[in-house]
Amino acid sequence: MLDALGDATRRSIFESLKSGPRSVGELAEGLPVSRPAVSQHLRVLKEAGLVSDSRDGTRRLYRIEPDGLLRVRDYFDGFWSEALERFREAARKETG
Amino acid sequence: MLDALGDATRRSIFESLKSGPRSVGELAEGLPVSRPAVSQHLRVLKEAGLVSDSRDGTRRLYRIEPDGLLRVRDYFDGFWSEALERFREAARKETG
DNA sequence: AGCATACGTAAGTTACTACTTACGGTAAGT
DNA sequence: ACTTACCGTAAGTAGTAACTTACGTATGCT
Repeated sequence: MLDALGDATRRSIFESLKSGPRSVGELAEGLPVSRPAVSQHLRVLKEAGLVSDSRDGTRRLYRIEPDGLLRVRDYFDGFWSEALERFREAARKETG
Repeated sequence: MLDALGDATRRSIFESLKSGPRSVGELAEGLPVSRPAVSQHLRVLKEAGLVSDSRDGTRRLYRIEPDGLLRVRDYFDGFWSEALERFREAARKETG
């Protein structure tokens, strides 16, 4: 899941979808890579559960999958909770 | 920053640090890679601002950098806020 | 001073992955 | 039915990055 967001181009695509559903062509327009490349990135994002797609005539709309995004957020929230706790422990030991 | 967490081995290291500071050798013990490999990963994490280090005799302790972790969490929090808003908009249009 | 421990760095190799072009397939328009 | 638009997939390539071994360095102990 984080592997999918480890690529800069894929993050750009993902961020573009933040403002709403987009077609593959639209996504490819704002990027310095070819349309097939965008398709491949979208597949990775889809397999990671971060986006979903639906037909719209000849086009194909991609949108952010809320469940996937929530899972990522929860992952880091858990990290944050635990790390913050350790951080406070350390601070408490220092100050006495 | 997310590039740094895009690697599975690096995520393992980062997760190991969740429970507190660890030396390079300790981190390498629980991983299927060599100790120098761990050092290289730690450098990437450090340059990303996700960990910090300090001397401890001949050893070197690495710990999670709260600021970096907070930045990652905020990034996804912003994503979540905006995506959730779009999601509600879409739901409102559907249901009427 | 000499040795051991713990670690970072350099150099080189291998594997992966992001990319391109070419092709095939589906839906809408005329 | 033919054409056009839009997209996914296949195949091949180039660049990168993760890894190993070998080596150099700093700290602590005797």
